[in-house]
Amino acid sequence: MPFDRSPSKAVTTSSLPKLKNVEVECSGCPIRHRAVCARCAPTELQRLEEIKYYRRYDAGQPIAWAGDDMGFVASVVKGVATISQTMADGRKQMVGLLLPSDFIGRPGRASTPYDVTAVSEVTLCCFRRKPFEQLLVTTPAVAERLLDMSLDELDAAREWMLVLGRKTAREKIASLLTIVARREATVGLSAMKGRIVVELPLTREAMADYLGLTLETVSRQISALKNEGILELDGKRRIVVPDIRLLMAETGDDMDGGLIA
Amino acid sequence: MPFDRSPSKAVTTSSLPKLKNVEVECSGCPIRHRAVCARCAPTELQRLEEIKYYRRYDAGQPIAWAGDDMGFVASVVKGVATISQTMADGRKQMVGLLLPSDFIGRPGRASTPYDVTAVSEVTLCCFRRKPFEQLLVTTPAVAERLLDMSLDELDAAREWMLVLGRKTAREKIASLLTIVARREATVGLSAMKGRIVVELPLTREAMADYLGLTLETVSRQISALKNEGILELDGKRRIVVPDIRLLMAETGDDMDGGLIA
DNA sequence: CGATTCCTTGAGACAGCTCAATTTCGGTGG
DNA sequence: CCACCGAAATTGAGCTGTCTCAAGGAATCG
Repeated sequence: MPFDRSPSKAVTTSSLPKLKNVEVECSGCPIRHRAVCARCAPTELQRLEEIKYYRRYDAGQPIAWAGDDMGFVASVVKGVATISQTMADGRKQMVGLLLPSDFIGRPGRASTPYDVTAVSEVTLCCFRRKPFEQLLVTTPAVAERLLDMSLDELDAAREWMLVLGRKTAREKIASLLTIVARREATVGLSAMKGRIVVELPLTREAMADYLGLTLETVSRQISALKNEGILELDGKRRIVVPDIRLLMAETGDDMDGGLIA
Repeated sequence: MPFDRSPSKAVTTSSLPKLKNVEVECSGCPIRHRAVCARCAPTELQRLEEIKYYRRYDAGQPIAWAGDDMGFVASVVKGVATISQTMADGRKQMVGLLLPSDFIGRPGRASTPYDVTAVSEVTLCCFRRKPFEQLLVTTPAVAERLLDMSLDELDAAREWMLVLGRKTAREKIASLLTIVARREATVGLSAMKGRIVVELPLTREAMADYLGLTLETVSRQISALKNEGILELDGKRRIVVPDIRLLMAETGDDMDGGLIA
């Protein structure tokens, strides 16, 4: 899921005159076919076109704090953001990872119960909440797509509950990396069999917050997997998986259904 | 294997020749105002009335296994069911608790990825999947309500991720009991201030599977809370909460926003 | 090239797990 | 109604995986 860092991968986070080019017409939008607007007919897109607007966030910048009135809902066009909850004493749990095409906000409710944070540079396609709610009524295609996306997210959340509740630290790390590696492979940059290079946008601490671990445990487990040859590190944020089957064997999952084709 | 507490047991929940009487007209349905049909106009209810049918499950009986083609979707009318996932080696994680008015099944997808099990005697109000999907298109009131309920479940799942990932055993137990107690109180049987009697249909093992703990740890934590006067046990399955604020103080949550009114 | 941030590694502590009795509850049959 | 039985719950004792605290070591950025 994570890393997008699409365009040219260039030199880390620099080299970005792009940003302006993201603001395109819906018809040419990179997430046109996956986002909440995916099922809209051209005439419906027209209406969206009229009320949408873009917002940009730098890496590390908050998009919303828990309790905030967001005033808008949005689709992630570009970049990675996290949804997290923090307890009074500082314990933190990530509860969602927002990738391009994912939806932010809840129609019918003004304030988010979660913190939303840009992890990399993020571009959102926003709609003011009220008009969007109106849209849900007048445009069934949007409502249907939103229901489907919400149910997908619910499934993802439930899968993560198994990871959090029942897996060992080692299995948790393997599960996270498998998901990222598989996504990376699906997007097509690497074959499912060969070496997969995972550009991981999360710090050890963010991974720990995702997995319900401490950053030290994350570090130790990654080191262990490295020493066993299951993965290789290339700098701090790049992980190479020589054979994803070896990694998948460490997730504790059933495994048979796996392997994309 | 969970518990029986089956049909007659008489006394306790008695005074209702029930079961047969559950099969009523929608207008007199106990979950009329909370279920997926909540926002239907009388004429729309009419249509539901025509295609609904009831199913009953005994305590402990499976409603669906992971991978099954369910063929129907349903509302829980009465009783408690669980949604769970099991790993190859037997580790199990509950990912949802289905109480009256909750919805089972996913429109647009034939097979569940989860095991669904009746924990107490359960009555479902069912709709065959295809007609229901049709209904979603023709009856916006149902689609809207379903979206809202799904988003509520997503919130609940995310809240549970925090519980699973970051809370201590004691906090986990307190969180579970608070949720059940609050729901019990909301339904109106007890005031939010006074003693709340929680009829808990879950075995220690089921609670453990919910919380990502072992049954021994669950037992120990409940004993500890009992010894501190935060809760009282009345038999095996009934828990009395003298002051829910004391219990809520043990959840680790912020607490201020709490207390219904 | 210096500073900061992030990562790694170590040593000891402890929450929750495992294994193992024992007790209690709730239903059943005498 | 009471004694008995099995399932579930409790409790104990020791073990272990993960956390905590702490000290370096690398990578990235200005």
